[in-house]
Amino acid sequence: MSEPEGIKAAVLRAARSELARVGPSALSLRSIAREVGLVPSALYRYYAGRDAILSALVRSAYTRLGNHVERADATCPGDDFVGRWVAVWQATRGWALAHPHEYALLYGTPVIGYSAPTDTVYPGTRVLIGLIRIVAEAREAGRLIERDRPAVPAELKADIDTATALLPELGLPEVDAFEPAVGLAVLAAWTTLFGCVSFELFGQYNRSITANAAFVERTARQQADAVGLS
Amino acid sequence: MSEPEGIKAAVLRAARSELARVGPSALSLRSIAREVGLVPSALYRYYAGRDAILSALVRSAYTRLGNHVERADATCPGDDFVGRWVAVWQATRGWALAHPHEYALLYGTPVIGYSAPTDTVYPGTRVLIGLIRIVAEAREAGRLIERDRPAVPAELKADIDTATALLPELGLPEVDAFEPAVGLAVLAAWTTLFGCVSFELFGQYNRSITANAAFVERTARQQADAVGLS
DNA sequence: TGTACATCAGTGAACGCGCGTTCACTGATGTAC
DNA sequence: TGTACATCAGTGAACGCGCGTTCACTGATGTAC
Repeated sequence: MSEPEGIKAAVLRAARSELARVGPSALSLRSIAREVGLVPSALYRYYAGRDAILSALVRSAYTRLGNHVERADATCPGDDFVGRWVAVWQATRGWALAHPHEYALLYGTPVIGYSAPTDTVYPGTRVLIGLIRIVAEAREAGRLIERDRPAVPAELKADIDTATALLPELGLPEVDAFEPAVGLAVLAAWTTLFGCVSFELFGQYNRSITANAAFVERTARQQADAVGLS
Repeated sequence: MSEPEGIKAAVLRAARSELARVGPSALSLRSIAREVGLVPSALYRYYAGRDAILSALVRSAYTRLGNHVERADATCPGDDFVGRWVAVWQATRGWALAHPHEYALLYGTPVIGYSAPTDTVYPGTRVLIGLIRIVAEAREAGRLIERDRPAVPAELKADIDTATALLPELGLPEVDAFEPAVGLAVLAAWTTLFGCVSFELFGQYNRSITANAAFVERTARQQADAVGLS
């Protein structure tokens, strides 16, 4: 408990618990210090300041969401691509419901005056990477259905090419270049996934959708179909 | 300028300009008073307090977004349903880019400790209403293509029935009940629209998509197709 | 085994700041006679 | 036309609060001789 690493972790745990209690906008270095049972200035021995704690919190939340989603994927039969896809959607929603304030920290309005350091970029893509991995493996297995799609304009094709080139450094070294239309469909699906979760969590469905789990599953399947998974 | 209505409006204008300058989390009654050139306590003559100003701001933003989107719809030929649909998507994105902090106030993380009053519910649905209107008119014109869709589970069917029953009080009195699958497709499309705009504005695309206008158009068309517009 | 010393985790006071809200007030304006 | 008065928009000081960060410090612990 008294070795530095233990305290650093305890501070982070306190930050997480304060975040869950008061939300991102009321999260302060002083409230964290209170929770961990230290005087505010003591935290400076472990973190450079408020922003450093916030960054650690963001990194930790992305990582835990990523782990949660990867575990859900791994519990499905490897060749049940649609099942895995749906599992990723449900796992994302489940984690968000269980940790609404952490979700808001990651996917809500960016905190003003704070910009995430570059080492949160990789953890921040892990759900997308999870979706891409499923599609890549489905293609490898010959289970990606060709679809008639509108031609991809040059500017979007360029975006997909650039993004595909980034994949190796994000942990998908063996993926061949996607057909641009497939890449776009995956990005659109990823967008829809977080759109669903954010709208549910932030209260936008108001009184229209109440069976959100069923809605997410249906939307996941619709998007799997649009991508061409089978 | 000295009649009460003029000052109320000036306060709201100042609140909007402060919001654009410092963002939602730094928006305070005092900063608004500074901007409008009054002492903080003077605002209490016009608004009950900070939350009342926030509510007026939310209502005004929803209304202006709604007007902007309706105008964009109205400039298209009435029977070009896909064109109108795409116009609504682009108009939503355009307004969000022009007023990012107001967009964040409406569609970002809810402000902690503040809950929007019920009279913001109607203005908050106007973009969705706009999408529904296009689909309803397309159906009326026989331009809604039937699609093979998975069966709708009972709980989602109930949600759609309830939501449809609410439409008359939201300004669409003449709409017949939608087929549940179509209603769900429209809600999914609406979700995707705001997912795209939020991801772009909140920086989630990072380096994957840069041609966002093209991406939104493509995604809009994909969703129009999923709904069955032609 | 006992003493002197260094380390360093954590303290506590202070800095200057901005916040929402209250309250007694001032002083210009307009009305009534 | 001139005076007395009421109205009420806006003032300014104060309330108690929490914030991030700094800095000189204390005092327990562990090491060296």
